[in-house]
Amino acid sequence: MTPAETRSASRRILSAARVIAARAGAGKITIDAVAKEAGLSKGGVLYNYPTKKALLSGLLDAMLAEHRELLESVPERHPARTLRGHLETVLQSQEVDDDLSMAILATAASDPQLLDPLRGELSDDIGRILSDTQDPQGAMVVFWAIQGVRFQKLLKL
Amino acid sequence: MTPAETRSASRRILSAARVIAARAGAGKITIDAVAKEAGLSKGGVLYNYPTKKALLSGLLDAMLAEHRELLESVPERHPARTLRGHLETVLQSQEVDDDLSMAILATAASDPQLLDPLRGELSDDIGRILSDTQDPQGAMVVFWAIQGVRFQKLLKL
DNA sequence: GCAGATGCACCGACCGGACGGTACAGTTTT
DNA sequence: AAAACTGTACCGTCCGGTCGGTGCATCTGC
Repeated sequence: MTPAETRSASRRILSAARVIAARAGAGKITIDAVAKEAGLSKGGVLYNYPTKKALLSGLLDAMLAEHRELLESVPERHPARTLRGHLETVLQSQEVDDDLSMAILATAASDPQLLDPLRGELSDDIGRILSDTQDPQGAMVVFWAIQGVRFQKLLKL
Repeated sequence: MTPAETRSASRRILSAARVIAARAGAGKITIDAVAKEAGLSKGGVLYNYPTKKALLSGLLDAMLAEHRELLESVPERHPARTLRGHLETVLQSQEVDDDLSMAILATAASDPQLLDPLRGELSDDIGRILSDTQDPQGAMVVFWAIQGVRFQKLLKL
């Protein structure tokens, strides 16, 4: 493998899927397209992710992991820590966040059930946010507003 | 035409598309499925909407029209009228609103460009909201929160 | 007043391409 | 030698779109 291909193939595949979603829209994620973008063959993609569902759910998993990591980078003792983390990811308009939305879209369109991990993650976050704050209503409004901004960005408004 | 078929075919087609999206997900909107649900043939659907893009954009148009109508049903002199309208549509969890989200999803997945009318509508609404209020920041947070709730409902969280 | 022409709304068989997935023999990497 | 691919060929299905009709209401000419 050349240096550029050092990262494991499965990671390259996932990031290829993200590139395609960002460039051409969520509906254009096909195994062939991903293979081409990732610089390997269709067989290679299917070797790593035996089905397209597996690929999409892998994509979602990876992004949730990244997102979690970002949340954890907020200082331990920060008040309203989780909420703050959400706010920062969306404000900084990070790559992670944009692509995450796209992945959600792609997943939801093909099979809504694949979103289950996201649902779990989200309700955990809400629980954490509520236990962080003394103003639950206010916190929820802010949280929803953050989701709203994500939504807008997702649809490029 | 029998009484049940009194409504014009094109309306029946659009509502069939909504039913399918709500029942099976945005990705399941196919011309065949719509035809079957609407009680006519594929040819009949394509007679009314010559392409699938036309169908989706017709769907979005119709829903935006309904949404606009709901907004206008808020009393003329209500302060923060537009914002109030948005709030009510989402809180009442109206059929219109749920399906609208689904239509957006379907459209975005197939061809993001079809969302242009929505973008226009949305920026008009924002303009109206800002001119209604003396607290622009507060209004925007509320507006975003409303969009956030829509997003959550769309993904069934 | 009625045969034939016209046009609208719709039917449904069919076509072609895209796509997910399989199979498998060969090649490179570890 | 095993693991991790490559490359090619292929299959079955789905789906958007086409196309030659068909029933039917309305108009036209005689």
